[in-house]
Amino acid sequence: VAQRIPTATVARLSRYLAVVEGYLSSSISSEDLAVRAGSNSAQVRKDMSHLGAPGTRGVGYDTEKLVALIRRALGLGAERGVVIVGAGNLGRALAGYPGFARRGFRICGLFDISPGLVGIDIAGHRVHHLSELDKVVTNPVAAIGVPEEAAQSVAELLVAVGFRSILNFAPILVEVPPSVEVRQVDMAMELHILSHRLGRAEDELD
Amino acid sequence: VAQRIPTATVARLSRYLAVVEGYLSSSISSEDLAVRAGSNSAQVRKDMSHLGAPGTRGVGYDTEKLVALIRRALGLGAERGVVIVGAGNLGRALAGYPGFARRGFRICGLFDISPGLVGIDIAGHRVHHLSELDKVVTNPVAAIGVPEEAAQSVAELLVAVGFRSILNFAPILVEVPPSVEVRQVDMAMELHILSHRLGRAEDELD
DNA sequence: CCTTGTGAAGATATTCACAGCA
DNA sequence: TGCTGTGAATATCTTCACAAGG
Repeated sequence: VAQRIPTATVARLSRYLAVVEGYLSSSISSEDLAVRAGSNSAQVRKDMSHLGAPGTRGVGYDTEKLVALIRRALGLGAERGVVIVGAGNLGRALAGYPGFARRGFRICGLFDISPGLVGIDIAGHRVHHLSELDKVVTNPVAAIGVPEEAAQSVAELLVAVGFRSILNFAPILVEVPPSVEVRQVDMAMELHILSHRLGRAEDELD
Repeated sequence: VAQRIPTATVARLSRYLAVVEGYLSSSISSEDLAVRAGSNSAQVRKDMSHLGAPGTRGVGYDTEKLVALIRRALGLGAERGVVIVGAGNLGRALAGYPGFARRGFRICGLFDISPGLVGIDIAGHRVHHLSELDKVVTNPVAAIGVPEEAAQSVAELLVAVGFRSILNFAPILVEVPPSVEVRQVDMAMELHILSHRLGRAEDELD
């Protein structure tokens, strides 16, 4: 009975997947999974109920089935392609991310416009010129790792050639049609949140 | 009446700050701010009420006061230091992030252990050996940009020398005492969320 | 008028607590 | 007995709608 899965659950599924794939036994209890994923058992069970995962009372969840179910819920039928735009430090860091394959992704394109970068190899992938972006075939997710000034035009190009999912690391809000999903990863925002809490701790005077 | 500010609000304050600092007029309406920050006016007004920001009916919020209030709420009294551990691609990308100063942060240390990296300059900052981590003085936030295998021990070192706020880019859950705040930035998780939505869109058959 | 400030309503998310099944 | 599955209780977050103020 796989219905709509709450986004909060989807975010946790990602972590569950990593835990379960690295788990040795053939079944795992909600408590065990929770501890390893930094959650709690009630939460895990609720999430599993959204997944429609079949647990065995007194035992736990079958790890193999769980992996398959989570992968399916995460849209990782076979493997999901990732295109990286920008071959500077950020693009390299992304391309060099070791967990791609393990977590269900495959780099299917690395693009830049700088003549000094096009043609070189990074982490085993040739950098192509951005003008060849439309050659990408599967239905991939794109990661934008270019400087702020270029991010909006890169986003527009991505949309123009058919991308519907964009992960933006540039610290600006890119505008895209509503049919395109964008997720923003903003280091400054994360730092601000931490700083806010530090500030509250420093006060101690509520 | 500055009480506890909801975390969801804090996250948005970060974006509001960027908008308001780049705003030319001396006051800004909730609607205007909302559009620029990718939110909506009701949300903005609720957030402002948590901030205790004094708006003027018929006009909007005084931009100058707003900047000061948001900065204070984000714990950016003067400037908040950031220490970056790891001088590989990720660390370089972090160090090269152009918006640091503009968004209230200052790099106050860049560390690694690799002999090939210690001593070189990155984005105008000398890389120091990790053993000198305890020389850092202010009350900074630390960003972990080292490979997965090293992340846990770096986190422990950070805690040992007194850090209480950590932004972890390594794709593992680091364990720290409850008094230390950790935020996790996990690219795989973001990709999973996007992939999940793509999967649902691909189905069309609910 | 235009826009704030906010109580109330609605939507989401988390936690509790316990019945039910291997 | 041990652990799942889940309704009910709670907490958190967002949106609505409108009174009140410049």
